[in-house]
Amino acid sequence: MQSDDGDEDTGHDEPAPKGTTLQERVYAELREAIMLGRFRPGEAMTIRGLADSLGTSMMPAREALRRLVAERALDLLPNRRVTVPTMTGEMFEELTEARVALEVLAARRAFPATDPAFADRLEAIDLEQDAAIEARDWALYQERNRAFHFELYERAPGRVLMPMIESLWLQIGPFLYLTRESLGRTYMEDRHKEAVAAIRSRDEDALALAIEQDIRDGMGGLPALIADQNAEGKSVEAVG
Amino acid sequence: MQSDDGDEDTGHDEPAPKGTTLQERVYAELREAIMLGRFRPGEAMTIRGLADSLGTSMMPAREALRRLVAERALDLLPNRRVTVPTMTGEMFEELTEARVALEVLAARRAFPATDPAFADRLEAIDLEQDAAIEARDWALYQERNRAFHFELYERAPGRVLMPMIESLWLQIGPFLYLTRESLGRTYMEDRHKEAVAAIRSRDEDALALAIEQDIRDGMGGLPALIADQNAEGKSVEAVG
DNA sequence: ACCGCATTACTGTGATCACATTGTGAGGCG
DNA sequence: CGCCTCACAATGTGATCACAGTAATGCGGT
Repeated sequence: MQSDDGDEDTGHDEPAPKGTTLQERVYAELREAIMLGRFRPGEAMTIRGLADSLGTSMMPAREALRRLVAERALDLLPNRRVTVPTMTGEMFEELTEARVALEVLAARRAFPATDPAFADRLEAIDLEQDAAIEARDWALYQERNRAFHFELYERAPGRVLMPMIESLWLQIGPFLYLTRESLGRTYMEDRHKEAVAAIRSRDEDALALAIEQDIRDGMGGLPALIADQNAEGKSVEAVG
Repeated sequence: MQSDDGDEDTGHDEPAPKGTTLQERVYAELREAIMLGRFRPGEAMTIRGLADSLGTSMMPAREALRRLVAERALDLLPNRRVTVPTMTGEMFEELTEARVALEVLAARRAFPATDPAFADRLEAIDLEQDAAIEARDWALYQERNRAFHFELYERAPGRVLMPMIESLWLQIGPFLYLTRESLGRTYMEDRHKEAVAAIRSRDEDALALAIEQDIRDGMGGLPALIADQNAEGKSVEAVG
């Protein structure tokens, strides 16, 4: 598990650290895992442990962790310990409001750059999302949902809004895995179709409304699940 | 610890790294300098240079720089070079919209936690700001303006909105120094008084409107100044 | 058997070194 | 005289080591 022979990493399929730094690969991998809910909230992450599990030295793991802390994806306890944030109902509500404020703004800014062709592409993504629901493929469903939103927001140029929105999604990520069982009952795809229709009919306000309601619908059921998880997890991680 | 004479840094007066890490001191110092506009946009910052100027090793400087990059306070060029961001009119407009969206939301969330006593404190800050204008003390003026806003926003609990707002202020910081000469013509203190009045009359919408207009007023004149600075700076930093 | 304390293992922080890449300058060739 | 090329300096990245604080553990005392 050591990097003695150069750029080959053990057990993975990344071809080469060419053009990208090792730290960035670690960061990307961690970021993905966090967004997919691979880590349990409250779980502690150590520099050496992460470095070992990825076959690198401490340095890349260290910088990746600190970067994710700076982006609020991970929590830095006063003990200098880095953990996956534990979500509370209030924080989730705050994240929802922030998402609405920023993503509605991003959608409005993207609106002038949309056209029928783009609406088609968005619709295609939404159809794939519907298919993911049919197939009960939760990971694909999340991925396509993310693609739908970001494809829209990226339509507007600028490097201010997108990083902040990504940070919000990153903060929500660790708790999104709680929605796995409730996949069937989701009805937010309606909002996506409303958004596409709004683009086609050149109605910016309707687009903004669709995005806002999509966010609120999707986030609405989470606090209860968080309460559940906190209640059931109390016996397990009460040690911390 | 062998930087000639131990843990003393050269030329500064920080007493001791007690309770706080060295990296955090470097970060705080850099952050303050950026907010105060001590660095010229486009200026490159090297790890070793920063480390030397602060009398530390590369490591704290390195992590502080990367953290500020993660917070969008500094720019990471594809050359892996860290520079003070160069602002464009479009980006400034984007920052303004993001500020309005987030800070209005923060003000609304803070509103229920406000009372007459808090309004008095806010008014006191605003009076100090007025005094700073009279005294032509630009630095104090900026500091009191920041205090006014953050005092209000911090009234609401939560750890989501504040870091994002701070990041926005950090991104604006490097260009705020352009407003030094135009201090006398500012009229945004009216908005602050409107905000205080809105709190006293328990009018949340009026508070939100006052904050929004305060932001727009304060940011409105900047793009022209940015254009000026770009035009005059072209002969100097055209080398980049 | 339980509680208090000292020892041990572990973690983050800071420093130093080695290397690859990039930027810069001088010198040679057309 | 201008452009290209090569060498040198500087920078970021990654690795390793040393130290300090903290949590976990084992031991002895009551």
